Amino acid sequence: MTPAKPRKNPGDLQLAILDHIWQHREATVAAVHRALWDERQLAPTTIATMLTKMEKRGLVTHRTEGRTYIYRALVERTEVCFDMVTDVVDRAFEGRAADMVSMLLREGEFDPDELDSLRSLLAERLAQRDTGDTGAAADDPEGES
Amino acid sequence: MTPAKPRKNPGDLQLAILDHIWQHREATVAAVHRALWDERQLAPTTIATMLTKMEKRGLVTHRTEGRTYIYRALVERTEVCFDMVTDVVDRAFEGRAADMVSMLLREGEFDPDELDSLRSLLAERLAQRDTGDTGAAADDPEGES
DNA sequence: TGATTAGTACTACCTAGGTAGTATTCGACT
DNA sequence: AGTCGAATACTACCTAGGTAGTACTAATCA
Repeated sequence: MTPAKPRKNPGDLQLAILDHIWQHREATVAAVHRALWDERQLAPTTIATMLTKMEKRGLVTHRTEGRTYIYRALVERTEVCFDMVTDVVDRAFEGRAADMVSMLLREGEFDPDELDSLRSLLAERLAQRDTGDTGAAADDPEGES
Repeated sequence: MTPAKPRKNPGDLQLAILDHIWQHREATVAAVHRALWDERQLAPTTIATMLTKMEKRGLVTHRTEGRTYIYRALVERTEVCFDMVTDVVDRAFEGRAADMVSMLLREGEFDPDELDSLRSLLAERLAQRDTGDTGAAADDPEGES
């Protein structure tokens, strides 16, 4: 059969690199290398190679300053995180986000204050449901007419 | 550096195969092949090869009946799903399950009744928090004499 | 009994992430 | 100007998922 749909989600190292770039808006190979040194002792070329692959993949881009590449993300953190979550929801819960939240709520670890904020959030969703408000047009009070 | 920790999570095809086995408790290559035919037209050998790899990986095992292998899962669905979720929580949310639930609650799709049951679940967690009950010893009312 | 068929084994590729060595080049410093 | 170091390019492997062809074997059926 066909070569299986291209998995969009970045791997571990890619995520770690993106994480640094997201935090600093821009980063050089050397900077990423230094930043990741405590976690994993990688050769600088490993970072460079991976950044090249990530650029080919559309995750980052770069500009040149002298002969140094300065990388910048082309994807946003929330976007990538959401994609990863969506992927698991689709693959492990048949697309039912509620099922995943259920599992998390049942088996996950939560601080008391985290539970509180989740309650607020859920209350918001429930309020939207009860008023028929989707929240999508919240900044457009006079939508129709 | 070292060859990067072995990712435990099964791939797409592996999940699809496991799904069938979970549903039927046991399955032959032919059965899985037929079951997946509508979704993806794969050669029977593809299923067989993958099942062999999955067995090597400890996801399934088999017994022999005649010359036919009858596969059985060695991992449970909830276990695998939980691992997949945990993986994303760790990788994308620094281990904070609440952050992922927040994102889901904010951006996910939920049916009204799903929201209700989530509310109940959250209420349970909140109740446990307020009574100091972990839920682990719920069937042992007289815990500390 | 011989041919067909069903089933597994073996082998072979491809892709993508991950890891790193070697080569080349450009800029800076002495 | 010549050397040294930093930075990228190129190449090479390894692993794992995914996909499938070919070979071998055993059961069944005419």
